[in-house]
Amino acid sequence: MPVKPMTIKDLASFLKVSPSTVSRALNNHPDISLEVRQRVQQLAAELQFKPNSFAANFRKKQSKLIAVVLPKIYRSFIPDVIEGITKRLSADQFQTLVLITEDQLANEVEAIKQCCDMRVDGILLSLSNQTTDLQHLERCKTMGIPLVLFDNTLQSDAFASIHINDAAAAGLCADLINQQGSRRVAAVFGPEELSISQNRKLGFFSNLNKDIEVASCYAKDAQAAFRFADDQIKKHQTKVFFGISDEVLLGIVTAVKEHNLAKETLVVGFSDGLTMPFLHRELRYIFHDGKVVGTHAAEQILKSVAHGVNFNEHIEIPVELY
Amino acid sequence: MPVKPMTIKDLASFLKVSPSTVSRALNNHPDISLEVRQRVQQLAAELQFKPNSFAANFRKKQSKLIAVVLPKIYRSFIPDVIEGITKRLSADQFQTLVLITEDQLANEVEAIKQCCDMRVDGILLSLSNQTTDLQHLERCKTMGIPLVLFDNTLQSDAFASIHINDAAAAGLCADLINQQGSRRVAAVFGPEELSISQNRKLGFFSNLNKDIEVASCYAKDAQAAFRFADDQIKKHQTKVFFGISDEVLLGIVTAVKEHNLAKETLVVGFSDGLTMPFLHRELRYIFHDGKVVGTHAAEQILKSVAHGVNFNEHIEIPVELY
DNA sequence: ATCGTTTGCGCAATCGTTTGCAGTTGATTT
DNA sequence: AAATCAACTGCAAACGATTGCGCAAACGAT
Repeated sequence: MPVKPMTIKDLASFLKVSPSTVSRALNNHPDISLEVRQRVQQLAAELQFKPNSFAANFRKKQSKLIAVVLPKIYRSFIPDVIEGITKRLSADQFQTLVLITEDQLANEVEAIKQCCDMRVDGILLSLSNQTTDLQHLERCKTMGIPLVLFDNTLQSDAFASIHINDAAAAGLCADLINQQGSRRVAAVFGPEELSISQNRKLGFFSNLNKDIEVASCYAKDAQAAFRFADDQIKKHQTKVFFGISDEVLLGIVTAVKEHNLAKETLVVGFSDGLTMPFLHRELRYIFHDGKVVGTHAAEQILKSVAHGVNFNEHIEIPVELY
Repeated sequence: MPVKPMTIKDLASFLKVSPSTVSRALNNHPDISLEVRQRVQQLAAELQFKPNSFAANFRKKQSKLIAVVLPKIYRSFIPDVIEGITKRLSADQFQTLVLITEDQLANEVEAIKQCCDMRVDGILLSLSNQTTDLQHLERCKTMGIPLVLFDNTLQSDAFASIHINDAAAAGLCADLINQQGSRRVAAVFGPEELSISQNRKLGFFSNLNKDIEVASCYAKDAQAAFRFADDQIKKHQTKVFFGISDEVLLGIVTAVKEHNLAKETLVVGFSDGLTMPFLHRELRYIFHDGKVVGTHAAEQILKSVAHGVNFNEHIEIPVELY
């Protein structure tokens, strides 16, 4: 039998002050004398009293909720992103809502609508790979809900975006390959429609020596990457591989190992630094640190929420090759 | 410049009816004639109008929020659990809040407190491995917030719990090992304090032939499991391994492969069926399906929320050996 | 024509906190 | 001593949707 919860009024009548005083005291309003403030706060602490957040939210028109909308909780990177976000947000007493779009534009549209309807204070969005424009985000603007794009984004002058310096990072990989001296490389990229893939591909090719022969493919899982790598090894004895994600690196490394070429092969790519470097100690990789990306994203949305505006900065987090 | 949002009153005065009628119409209250109901709903749809959820929540004392409190977003299993939960919850217009405890009891206590303070409608909790009793959940009971334990739980007659039939599943693994005929097995279990580990260990040993020699250890990451497995192979030429999670299976399989014993070794354990079976095609595993666990957990909390009570059922989801 | 019943809608209170404004007190200034 | 001022505190009106209750019209039965 749940007991009817205490209210500010109860506290007020017990302390022989008015509800407004209690409210202000709890919010550390300077109008209230230190003495009263402490008396109120102490009793509140003793009774574990917390003002009804429904009423407070209603009155203050804020939910203390940030929504994270993303295609899928992939095995690598995304878990860390979420952890980074929740950790940073909770430091400012914000809570994290997770909505998953399964890479369907329709779900993304619906998710954004939901966020607006429930009046979250801000939105962190990683686009589905079906998304080609941002018009479904108009509603956020008209409702004044700040939004920050992260990871998979589209350039926009209306919203901020956060990701690592993908092009530069991929460039570092290319540099390493140049330096290694082989005349042939096999590269596995991601879906063309993803901004991330594009940037990495661009950065990769812009740095790669033009006289290196490149076989490339697109794959999104280990299986596909494995088949490609296996094929390349058989046909061309390829000894240098580039992989855009942990998923495809897994396929590549597996193929390399099956051919017993681990020692003599260079595999380089983007990894979250957990499974893959363990699996293949020789792996060279760009450490794609989800926690950092998540933290920055949270930081940015908090800034926007605090100021009630969308800054349209495009932040590139520098990363290194390990 | 965000525009001031419409209210039920605006809609009402435009339609020349009272606010109460609009409210009832939008909620499909039978008191309102079909004709009026449709007129209201149609206009609302056209204007994309949705009643202010702050006010509605306040009045109805419900947040439409379910909190998921868990130690960490591990690479395997947990992502699927979250997806399962969000998907099932969103079907009933509930949203999912994620709070991470980092396996710290203090964080768990704080998280539960937050959930109560913000008046979520229900809580799904996977315990930290520091948690040995459930007294910090008292607050939920007194506030009437239903709570369901999942994955890592403690037996309790106050709350429901959801997990796979760990003991039986581990028993299946033992059966397989018996059948294989080897006289020696190396087993990697999880932390003793986790209910999951305990159950799996119990189930494993209760089915395993008593004349099989067992070397066992506790490990929580691939590195530690690798060292153990490597050592066992060197010392005893062990050809049968049991691993309690994807993390440790990774270590075991890596060791086995390094010794070139993939073909002649039996590795069996619990996996989410993604990375590990790809990495080691001969792997025999209990498919630890996060999506199913998540869905059941969501189902259960929804039931509790609907009835406003904690059912203290302890659900075991049956799984198979692949 | 009269008297219940239903059907459909509006009135007004309510949820609990916040906050603009006004009032009280005592201290300081003129 | 009157006036000014600062420092606190309380009053009461929001915020916007929901809902118990009451009332009128419409209906059917006697």
